[in-house]
Amino acid sequence: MSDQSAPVSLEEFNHRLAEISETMPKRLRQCAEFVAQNTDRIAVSTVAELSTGAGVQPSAFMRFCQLMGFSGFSDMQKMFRETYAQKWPDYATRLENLRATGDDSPSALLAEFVEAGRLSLENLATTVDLETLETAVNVLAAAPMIHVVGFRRAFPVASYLSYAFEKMDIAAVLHDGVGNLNPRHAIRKDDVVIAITFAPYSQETIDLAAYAHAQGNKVVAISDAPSGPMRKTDALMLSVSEVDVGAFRALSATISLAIALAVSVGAKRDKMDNGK
Amino acid sequence: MSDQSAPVSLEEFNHRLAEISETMPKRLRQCAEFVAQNTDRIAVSTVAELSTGAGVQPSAFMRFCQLMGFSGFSDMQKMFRETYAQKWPDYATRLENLRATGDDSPSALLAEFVEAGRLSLENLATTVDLETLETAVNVLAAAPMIHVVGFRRAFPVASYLSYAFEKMDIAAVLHDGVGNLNPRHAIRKDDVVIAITFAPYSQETIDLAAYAHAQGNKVVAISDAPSGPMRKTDALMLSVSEVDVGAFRALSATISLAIALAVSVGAKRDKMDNGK
DNA sequence: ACATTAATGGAATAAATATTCCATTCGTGC
DNA sequence: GCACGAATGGAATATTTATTCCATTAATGT
Repeated sequence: MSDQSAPVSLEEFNHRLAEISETMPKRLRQCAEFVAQNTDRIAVSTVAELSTGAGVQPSAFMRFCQLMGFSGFSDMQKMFRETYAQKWPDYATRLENLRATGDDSPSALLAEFVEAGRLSLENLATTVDLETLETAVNVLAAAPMIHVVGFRRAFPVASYLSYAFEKMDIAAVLHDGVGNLNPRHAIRKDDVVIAITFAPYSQETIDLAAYAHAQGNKVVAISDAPSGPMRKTDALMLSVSEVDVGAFRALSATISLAIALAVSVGAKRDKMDNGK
Repeated sequence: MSDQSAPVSLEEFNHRLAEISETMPKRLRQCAEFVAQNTDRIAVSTVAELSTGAGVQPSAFMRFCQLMGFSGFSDMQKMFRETYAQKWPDYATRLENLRATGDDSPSALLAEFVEAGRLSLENLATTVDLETLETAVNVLAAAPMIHVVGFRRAFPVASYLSYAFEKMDIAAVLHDGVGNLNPRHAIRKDDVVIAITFAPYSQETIDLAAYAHAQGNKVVAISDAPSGPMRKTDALMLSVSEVDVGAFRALSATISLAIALAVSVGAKRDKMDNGK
């Protein structure tokens, strides 16, 4: 069975599908049509499900897979699962290789970070939860004061947010932990907290968010997993997954999201001010 | 096993995960962490894949599923497969969608920043002066102490550099201007200063760099134009041009350069330590 | 209308995968 | 240091799912 040309990408798959579906016998064409209409289900369905969906026998569906150039259904499904799970390069081992070959030159490292940043940004564009983002903007635009908190590697993001707010004349304070003063009582009614934290989640950030939540304040969270410890604070969760290079990440996606959030809040406030 | 409360939505799932992951024994917590970080893979993976990903035995992963309230892995996976919707058209079309939502809607702004970030990164890769970068790494690797300074929008970069150095056990201090103490006398013989500043260049940063230069200390500068005021300090000048969105920029390129610099210094030091 | 080839359905088989069970280890309180 | 229960690893088993095979049916050309 000629699998000399098994498609390796969605484009190739679609191309091939269009190409051969013309010349197919009845049942196989049913498969083609159903698949064209339900491409996204392939990754998470069984042959049985798909074949009944297409109104054919499992064996017919198998033949269809083979006509498409795959060795069988599993082979075809593998392609879809891989493209879905968009597997990120494993930079940890890639770095090892660089090191092994002696090429951990600054330029090689820079190239890795640039590439990682590019991937993270692309990923951000396709996975961000627009609804939550919009809600967060509205909530922040209505807040009399915004409190920003983030430590360790989240601190650059927190400080950039503060800078942006300050530049747009928006009342915001950065809880930076200087002098361990923890001015949590500065959080007053209707104020909103933006908490930024990544695994391993820093306790101070979680504590502040929890405190705010307990006081009845809204919390916007920027984190790397939708089910981190912030979940318990009922936060508006904006999750960004960033590609790591070894033990570090370039923060490109996180900072982009943060600045877009800040500028959106600024724009929203302008609109509100002009409106009245 | 009590599946009296099997989550039926991602929301519920995340909530439950955050709730119980605290009180879990070691292996099960590994599962929880891995799942939190890779929620999207559940729908398209097998127990074997996920459990090795989490570094546990399949049986441990099964127990995790049951703790989450499902009768087993298949049950849990079913939930994810049902709520699965293909969310990955390619980057270009997705960006179009984001943009199409209206001018200063959060998503349109996000799209701008993402695109700006990508352009900046691309630009960085082709314009950075590798020779200077290499020299800067050597100089920094040899420094007994590294002083980092950067204010306003350069501050996030400065703080991230400090974080990276600290994580790699490299002696570094962040001159953050707290209390206006300006501990310039902390800069001792052979120490190196990393000064980060963008137009309009902040005076404090320039002053510190000039002071260090006058004392005979080397200066590494990260800036947005090769001919800025840092020129006068004979600094090793790493210039990055970042694409602006309105009055803001995403800092992707600058941060990538900075982290690559820091990690390179770390790698270099490791090599030197092993060498002797 | 017949012979020949292609297409199909369905059940049998093979392979992959989930799940359970139990022996062993680890941690904890006495 | 011992006894107890909880947690864990790993292999044995059950279940699901893919795949093959072949008898049957439909299509095609002469």
